[in-house]
Amino acid sequence: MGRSPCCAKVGLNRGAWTAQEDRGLMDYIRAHGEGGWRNLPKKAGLKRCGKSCRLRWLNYLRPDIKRGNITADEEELIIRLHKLLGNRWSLIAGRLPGRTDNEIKNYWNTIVSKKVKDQPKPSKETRIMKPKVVANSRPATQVVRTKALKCSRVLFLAPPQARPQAMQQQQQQQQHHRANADTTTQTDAVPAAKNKNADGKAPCLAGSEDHLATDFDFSQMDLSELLNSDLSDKFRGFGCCNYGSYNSTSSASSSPSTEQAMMFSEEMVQSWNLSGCAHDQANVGSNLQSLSPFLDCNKGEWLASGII
DNA sequence: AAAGAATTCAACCGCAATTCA
DNA sequence: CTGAATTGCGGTTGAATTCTT
Repeated sequence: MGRSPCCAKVGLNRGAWTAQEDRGLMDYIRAHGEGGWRNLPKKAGLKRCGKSCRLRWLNYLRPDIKRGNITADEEELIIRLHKLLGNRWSLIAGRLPGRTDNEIKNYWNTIVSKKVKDQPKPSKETRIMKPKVVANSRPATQVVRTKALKCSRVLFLAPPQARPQAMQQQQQQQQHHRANADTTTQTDAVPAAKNKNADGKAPCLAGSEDHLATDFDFSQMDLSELLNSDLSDKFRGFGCCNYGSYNSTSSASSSPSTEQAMMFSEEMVQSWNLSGCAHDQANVGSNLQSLSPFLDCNKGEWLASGII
């Protein structure tokens, strides 16, 4: 049994595309626009699978594709983004106008990874000092998962030492809540109690907006709710987040996609770290590098914690 | 010049996420 | 709400090209 194939492969062309096929595909898309890949080949008179048409268009025929070698600047950006995002090629490609995920993936696998491998290991003296990892954070070696994960919620946590009062309050609240769990219903939790974890558990922390404003300590906010709220202003007050740059690089959507969520995380991290909270390295690259120990992704949630 | 090795990159594949009926 | 259809993504393959001997 198993999943049925995306199309009947019998009688379809495979392998390299001919100029005639390219023309047919381009003409059709110019006339009817992108999408409907499954039925496109039949309508366009192509003996190709829809998936193959989509790939050909996205990676080769699109008019906005940039041809030519990857520049040194682009390479530097790819390396930096890869350090931050791992093998999320489409995300990386999104930051390189005109470049495709396939191109960047190939470039990485052939050129960059080789360069990185061939680089001599830095000596103790020249090795970049990473910031001290806060308590409860993951080991520094486990930085960013290479496999893209669903990311629908964002979790911020200030390091424990930065919020002793809030910690106490939360612990008391949690104890109180546990004690009353069987008989009472929680009504004062903000963000709304509807914000449950993917596994159905209620948020482990709760707080009012005042609490957020004073302590920068909240959790389990639904991303769409977060983006549409006025919390961005509160963040700006702390120099930690810049939704403006997020919005300018992402298409508007009421329900942020995984990609948008990831971009959000990236923007957040950049703005956060560049705001000079903890480090004074001169460039973005080393800032991101210094931040990497504080990034982790677990069970579809991003955890960003560090020195604020 | 020829053969084999190495490299490049377009295309394919399977799976997961998202959308639709 | 559910299952099917569709789309998108990252890993992998292999033909074409380039390099080395």
